[in-house]
Amino acid sequence: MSNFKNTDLDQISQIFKALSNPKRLEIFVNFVSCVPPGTVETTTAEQMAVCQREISAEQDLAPSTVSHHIKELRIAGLIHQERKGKEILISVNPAALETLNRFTRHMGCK
Amino acid sequence: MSNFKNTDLDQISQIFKALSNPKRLEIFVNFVSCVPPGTVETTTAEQMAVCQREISAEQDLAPSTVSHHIKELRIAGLIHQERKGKEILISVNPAALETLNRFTRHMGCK
DNA sequence: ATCATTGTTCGAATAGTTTCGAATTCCAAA
DNA sequence: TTTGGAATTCGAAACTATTCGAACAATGAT
Repeated sequence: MSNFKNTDLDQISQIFKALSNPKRLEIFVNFVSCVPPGTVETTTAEQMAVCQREISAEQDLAPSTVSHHIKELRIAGLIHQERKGKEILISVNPAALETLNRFTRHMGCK
Repeated sequence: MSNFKNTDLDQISQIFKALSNPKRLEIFVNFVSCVPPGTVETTTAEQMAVCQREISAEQDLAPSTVSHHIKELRIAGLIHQERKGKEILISVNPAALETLNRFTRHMGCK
């Protein structure tokens, strides 16, 4: 018997699905590592501007594919996107990280 | 730039893939919650015997489907299976939980 | 106004997932 | 040793994901 409701598990499995693709996981990890440790809540999108063309080159993926992966991360609630001029600024959603943390802590094993 | 090697990310994304299906996630969470908190390392498979027929009934899935999901969890390294008579005993792999924990902690956000 | 840059959307090809039922294997008990 | 319960494997159907290139949209610079 678990402490989780089905809606919780559905949300968590959505997060896991978003991170289940190695390319997408790497993209996300790179977003997170743009942020100084412990400051996700206060870091603005402008402070972590990322050019999708660069990701495209680094990951060896077509721009349209990168766009697709980033959309998946957004749909799962892991990131937020906002336009700033030509570029799209991305910020990590602290609530999603907190959900991940809660789940992992609940899995115990300290 | 992240602290993770590509092999780490591949392993982590495999774990996430295994947990990205709501039914499979629920099956795994139920395995974990069979174990008294903080004792995954010392709990034996015998202490957490689970009948797949029961899971099949609870989750409203065909036995063959449950078998498939459990195999996916095993391939991702999340659980271990061993035969004991007619039944298959399952134990949670502490190393996989530790990998999850390390990743989540690395994602920071307190 | 046109252009170059940046990112999105669309349609299509290919590959992988989920699920089932039927057939099969594995083991213990009769 | 045959039976019966438990789990796996197989083949098939329906669905979902990954990736691309081409066409499109939005923006700032020329």
